Amino acid sequence: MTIRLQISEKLRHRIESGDLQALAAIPSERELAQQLGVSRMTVRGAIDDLVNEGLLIRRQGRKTVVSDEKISRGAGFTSFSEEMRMRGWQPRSEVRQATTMQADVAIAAQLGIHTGARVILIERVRFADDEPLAFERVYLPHTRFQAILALDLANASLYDLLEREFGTRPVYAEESVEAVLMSSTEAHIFGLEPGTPALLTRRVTRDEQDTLIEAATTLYRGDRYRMVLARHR
Amino acid sequence: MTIRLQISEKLRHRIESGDLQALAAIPSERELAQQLGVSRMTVRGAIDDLVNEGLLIRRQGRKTVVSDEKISRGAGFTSFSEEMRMRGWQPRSEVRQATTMQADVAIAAQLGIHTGARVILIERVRFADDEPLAFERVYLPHTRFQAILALDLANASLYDLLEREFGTRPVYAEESVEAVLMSSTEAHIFGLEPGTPALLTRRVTRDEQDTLIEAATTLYRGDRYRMVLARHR
DNA sequence: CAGTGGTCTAGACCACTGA
DNA sequence: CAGTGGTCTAGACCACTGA
Repeated sequence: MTIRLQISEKLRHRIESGDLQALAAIPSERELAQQLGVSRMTVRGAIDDLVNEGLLIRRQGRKTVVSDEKISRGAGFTSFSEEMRMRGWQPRSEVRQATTMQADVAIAAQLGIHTGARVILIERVRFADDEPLAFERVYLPHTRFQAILALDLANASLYDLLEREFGTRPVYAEESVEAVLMSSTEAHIFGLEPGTPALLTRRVTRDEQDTLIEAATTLYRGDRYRMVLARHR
Repeated sequence: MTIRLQISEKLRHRIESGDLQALAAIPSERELAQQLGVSRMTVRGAIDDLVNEGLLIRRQGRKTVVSDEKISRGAGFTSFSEEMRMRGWQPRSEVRQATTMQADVAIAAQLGIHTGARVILIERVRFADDEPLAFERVYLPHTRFQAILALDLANASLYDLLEREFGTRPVYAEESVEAVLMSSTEAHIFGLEPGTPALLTRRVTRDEQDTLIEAATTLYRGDRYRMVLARHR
């Protein structure tokens, strides 16, 4: 845990707890550095992180201020569970399958392993406020994450589990998004008619060491779900 | 122009020109600092920027290396024209409408102007390699961008025009993406059947002063187009 | 082991803001 | 004008990699 992270977490906590209200000024960088007994550059680093998250607004010559905008996290990384909570919906899952299998050519290529190598497949129907919203299929390398099959996958965010149980944090993903029509099998999951439009996302996720940890596809029903993104620069 | 920017541009140029090939190592931070007569922290900053862009890969203990991945710009900001060129397709447009109208409640809310205020509407069919790929509807505030109606909209990127002719640069957008079925009017544009799946994006764009400059919807045919995103953290 | 990137320090001078 | 954030310096020690 770096000093920079400690400071940004401390500030984040003060903001999220309401100690620092929206548009309130935080202490100046020099003040914080002196109070905390660290160098100003270190304080700046911590503040950089919060500015990038959209929690703080910085302008030259003025004091740095707590942002009053809601969330612009769309661009970043959220698990299904997190995203639903941010939208004010209650997330829940139903596990349809959690098993070990052999990687076919496509999965192997995505995960950067050999064809035929063992992978974990987790299929879940994701609910928001008790309505089925998405069908998710996740592949994980077996060697590293084997133990996950013993855990409770219904009531947890997969990313939380990866972090808590395996100490790995997803930090980068490449994702594609396309519009498709549901097959009858897919439609059945949601209690809809075949031919209902759906968003199909394919995602490959990496951890801090840039190691591939997950390949996933998610099918969101088009009549209830809209993806939200923030794009910069 | 900061030293940091000068250094990152210099490195970016060496990479894009092929002077530094994929997976080739760049000089160490200490070497660069000495060569350029600057401090190592400044060099690190420049490298940070390129790492964030995905051009360089950095790992503790090893040399920093040029990335071999194609493009991961998806997360950022690209005009339709840019995006198509990056994918190796030739972009082209057909202007269906370019006119002035009064903002209805929805448009006014999106652009942050009064209902009934004048707005510019530009409707274009966007082609890739002579195949119609998307149908785009863009609203601009009339007061600021009136002169755009006199320009050639068929052969230009709108963002290029905004930058060249009005000195305004789109830097932030909020976008939503959903799956829909084409109406018969929409399908007709693409020569497809009604009910073909499509990606519908809605976007609101701001410039460096955080001023709203554009509200746009784009309908991409689902059978040919897949959106690509890079998500961080 | 030498060399690398990761983090941090204690300063400096600058441009900008608002009183 | 004092105070702020923006940039930069010239070091230091650390953890990690690969020979």
